[in-house]
Amino acid sequence: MTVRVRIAPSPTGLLHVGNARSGLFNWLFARHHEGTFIVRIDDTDVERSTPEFERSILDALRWLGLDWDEGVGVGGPHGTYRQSDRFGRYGEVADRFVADGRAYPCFCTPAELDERRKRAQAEGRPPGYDGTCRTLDADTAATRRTGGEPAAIRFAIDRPGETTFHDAVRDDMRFDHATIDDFVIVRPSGVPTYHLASTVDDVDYEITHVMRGEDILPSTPKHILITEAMGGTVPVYAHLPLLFGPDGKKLSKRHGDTSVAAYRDAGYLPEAMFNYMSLLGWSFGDDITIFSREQAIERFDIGAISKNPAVFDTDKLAWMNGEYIRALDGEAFVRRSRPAIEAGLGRALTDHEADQYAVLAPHVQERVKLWPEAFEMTAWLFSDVVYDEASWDKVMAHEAVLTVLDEAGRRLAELDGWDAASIESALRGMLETLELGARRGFQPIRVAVTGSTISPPLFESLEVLGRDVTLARLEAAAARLGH
RNA sequence: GGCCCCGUCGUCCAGCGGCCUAGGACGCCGGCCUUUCAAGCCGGUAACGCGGGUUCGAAUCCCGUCGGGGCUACCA
Repeated sequence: MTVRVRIAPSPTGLLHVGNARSGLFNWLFARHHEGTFIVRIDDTDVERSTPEFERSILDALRWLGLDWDEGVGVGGPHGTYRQSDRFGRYGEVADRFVADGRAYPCFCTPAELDERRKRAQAEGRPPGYDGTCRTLDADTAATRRTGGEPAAIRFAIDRPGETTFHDAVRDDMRFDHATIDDFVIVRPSGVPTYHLASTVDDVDYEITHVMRGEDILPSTPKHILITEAMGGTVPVYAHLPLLFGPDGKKLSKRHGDTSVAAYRDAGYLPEAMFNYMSLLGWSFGDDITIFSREQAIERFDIGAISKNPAVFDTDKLAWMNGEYIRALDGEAFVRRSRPAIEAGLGRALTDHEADQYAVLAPHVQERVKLWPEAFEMTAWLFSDVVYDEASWDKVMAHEAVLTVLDEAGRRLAELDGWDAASIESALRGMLETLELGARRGFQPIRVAVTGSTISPPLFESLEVLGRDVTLARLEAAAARLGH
C-alpha cells in the first residue's frame, strides 16, 4: 500500500509553527515510505479565507523545504485541491446521507440553539445539540426545506453506540456516542463544515494516514463515522502532541507572532527550523541533535512519536540556528547574510563594501545566531560610527584614554603597510610604551572605531575600515572626550 | 461541569523490569583560551508529581490521587 498523507491548512491566517510541524511530520513520513505528500487548502470558512493567506502559507511550506507531490499549485488527479471548488461534491454526500437517514435537516435558529445551550449548561447538562429536529418526520422536513426555510444538515449519531479506533501515537481510543452531539455537516448557506469537507476529501483522495494535532482528537469519531457512512476506508490516525508556549498553553497568537514567516523574517534558517521542529515530539536517537533532512527521512518512525506536549523553545532554536550558520561554507555565509545587512542599511552594498565585508565575514560568522546580528556587528563599517553610551561610559572614563587614542593614531599614521598583522604589532608596541594591558589599551580604540565594546576582532576590523577612516574616528573620539 | 489526552532536569528528548549512584541537548553557573564579544574546550547546577500495589528487583507494569492540557461552534 502506498502511503498517502496530507496537510490541510486553512487560509485564514499565516502558517503557524504548529501546522508547520504537522506538515513536517507528514512530509517526513511520506518521504520515508516513498509515499505521496499532498497539500490541500481547507477554505470552507469562506468569510475568513483569503488568496493572500493561501499564498503566504504555500510560500512558508516551500521555504521550509516541504515540497509536495500533489495539491494546490502542482495539481494531481483530484482537481484544484481547494475545498471551495468542491462544495458540489460535499453537498452530494450530504444529500445521500439525508436520503439514507444518516443525516437530517435542522431548522433550529442560532438564537434557539444559543438559548438551549445556555440553559443546558445552567442545568448541568451537556451543551451539545439536543436532537430537536432529529425526530421530525421526513416528509414534513422535506416540505419545509423546499418551502425555503433555512436548514442546516446534521449528522445523525447512532445512539446508543461507541466508536473505537487505534491511534498510531495514542493507542486504543474509545468514545461513547452519548458524548457526541449531532453535529452540523452543512450550514444553511449550503457551505459544508470542516468535519464533512475534510473527511470527504480524505476518502476521495485515498488518504492512508491522517497525522494532525491532538486538538482534533475529540473530533476523530465524527470523522470515522462520516467515513463509514460513505463506505470509505478509515485511515490510520496519528495525533501529534501539541506545541505549547512558555506558559504551558497551546501555542497561539497570545504568544506573539508564531508564524513561520515571522521566524523567517527574524533571521532563522529554514534548515535550522526544520531540524528544530522535527525534535518537537520526536527524537533522532543516539543522543544526536543536529541532523540533515536526509538523515531525518531515513530515521523517521511514526511509532517513535512522543505523547507529551512540547514547549516551543526559541532559545534552543536560536542556538541551533547559530550552529547552522557556523556550518555554512564561507561563500554561502557571505551570500546569505548580505541581504540582512542591506536591509539594515536600507541600501545595497557597493562592490567595494562587499569586498570589505567578505574579509570580515569569517569573524562575523563565528558570532551571530540570527541574520540581523550580522548587520548590527558591521554597521560601523558601512555608515558613521554610533557610540553605544554604555560602552563609552565604561571604557572612556580613565584618564589614560586620551593618551591611548593619540598614541594609537600617531603609530597607525606612521605605519608602512595596512594589514592586520602590522596594525597589531604597532598597537602592541604602544601597549609596551604606555605600560598598559591589552584590555586597557585596546578597548578605547575599539569603542572609538566601532562604537561598542562588542565587535569583530580589532586588528582585522581596522584593516578593513582603512587607515583614513580609522584615524578620523580616533580623532573624533578624542575630540568628544575633550568636549 | 462533561469527554479525552498527558505527567523524567526550567525546556526538548533518551530510558520501554536489573546496564540508572537516571544519559544527551538548550539554558544557567564557573573555569580555560583571549584585544572585546562570540565560538571552542573543561567542569558544575538540575528531574523520575504523590500514594498504594505487582515483583527478588520499578523511572519503567497496575490502581488511585494530584497536577497540567485539549475539546465541548453553523472555526479548522
